[in-house]
Amino acid sequence: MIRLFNTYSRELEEFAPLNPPEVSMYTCGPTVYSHAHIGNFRAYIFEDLLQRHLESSGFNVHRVMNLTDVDDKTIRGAREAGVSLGEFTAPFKRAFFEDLETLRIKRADDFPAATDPQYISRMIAMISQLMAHGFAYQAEDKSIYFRIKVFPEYGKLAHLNLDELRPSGRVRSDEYEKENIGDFALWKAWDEADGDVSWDSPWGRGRPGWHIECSAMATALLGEQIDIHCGGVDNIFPHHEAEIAQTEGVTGKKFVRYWLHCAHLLVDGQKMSKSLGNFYTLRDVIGRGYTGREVRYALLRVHYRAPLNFTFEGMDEARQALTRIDEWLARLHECCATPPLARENESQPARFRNFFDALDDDLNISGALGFLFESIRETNRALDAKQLSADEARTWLESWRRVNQVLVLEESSAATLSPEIEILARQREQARASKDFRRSDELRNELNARGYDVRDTKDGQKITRRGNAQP
RNA sequence: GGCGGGGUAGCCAAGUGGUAAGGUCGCGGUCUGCAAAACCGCUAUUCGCGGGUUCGAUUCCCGCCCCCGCCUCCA
Repeated sequence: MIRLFNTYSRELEEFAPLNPPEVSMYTCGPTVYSHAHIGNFRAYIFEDLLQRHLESSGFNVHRVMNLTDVDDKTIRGAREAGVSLGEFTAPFKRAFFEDLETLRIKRADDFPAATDPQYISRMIAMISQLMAHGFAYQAEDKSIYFRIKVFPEYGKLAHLNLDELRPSGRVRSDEYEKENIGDFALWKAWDEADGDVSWDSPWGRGRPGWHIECSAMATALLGEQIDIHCGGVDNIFPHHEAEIAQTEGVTGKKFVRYWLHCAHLLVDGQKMSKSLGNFYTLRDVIGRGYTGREVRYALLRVHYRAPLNFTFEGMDEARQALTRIDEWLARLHECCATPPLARENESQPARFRNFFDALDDDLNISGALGFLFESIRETNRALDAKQLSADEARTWLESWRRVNQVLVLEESSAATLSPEIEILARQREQARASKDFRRSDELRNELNARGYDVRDTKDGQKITRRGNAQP
């Protein structure tokens, strides 16, 4: 039984999709005005973990992630770059997909973009219905706003008392045209700053508000009711609140059954911000010599509802922990390669049950990893004592494959050594054969300096590439 | 001010009404030509603070402190 914390109820709830084993899942994606930062990816990795765990539990997940390719920032960026909106966002979309690949995040089934004509027309259709039902109105500035006072549920997800809302500095001064300060834009009338970015609508030229795109794309691709909707905690209000109001205003049905929100990533204990100089894109971290799977581990290992403090010390810890897994797998593979010594036990005990049980409990990844590392120590102990049979090793590896389908942390391939490294390795073998330890140690230092670990075993030296090794 | 999420060893982090998983770092040991890896041992009498309930609380209740976030388009 999988239990998930639903933001709506603020309680752990047993997960039961509407039409099992199908699960519909909508995840708020990036705004493609720059490279996504590691805080964004923390959320996407959490969603990836959720999807993969659900799939490993027998569900078929249909996941949608939207790309916001029209908003104030993309329009401004395009104007400043002197290119069309599409030309401006295209490279960031491409980069985003590359980053997903780097982090081994499973691609969603659909990545709808807000500017896709079919979704623009769907947004317009939804807004028309909201207008017809009295949920929306056109203000003096020609923009269309959602009238929150006719939707009593508004504020329930965030548990906000709307009468007590404090105007913050982010309220635009020109919004006095709205009936209520909390009313949000469904359709923004064109203004000069928008340049040539506009679409025709029954209310005049303009562009969609941010919130409506998710309502339109989610219902288009997943239906009027979806099982899971994820995002960062900062999306709870107003974005997800607005999505509920718009969608339910149109359909009259409960929009989302489980709302899951990921806590923020902090950097050095503070919110990431460009002015503090602690703002990192994935590319920045990769540029410091870390691999995608190291970043994946670092962002994955903390429970999604707890704040995660990103540090490079944490990256090094991730590297070490992964090396431990790599070494363990290498030993198991080696153990399999040896012929069976005795009659093998035919029973294949299920391993890692506790790992999956922990994930069932609202994705308790820390607990799950704890069980994984306990298993690693136990098997290593048995390997040291030569008490692990080849068959048992195979069972562990098979069980690991299931675990790795969720974690996706296995080293992708045993990278072949470059000719240069190969030569150093051979020279060192020769030095050792002639007991020239001085030369042997020099060569080891040389290999270490190039990012390779050298170990001498009874079967000869073993050379492994560290995460930060130069290819 | 309102609404959330956190405060557990140097760092990261599980967890339970019955006496603290795991990772990482550090130290000692086994192994090794020396290392490395692996294993063994050590490293929180204590879980933000103060009360209360209880035979017993880190875990439940009350109050307080600190950190982070949201409060109208930031994952």
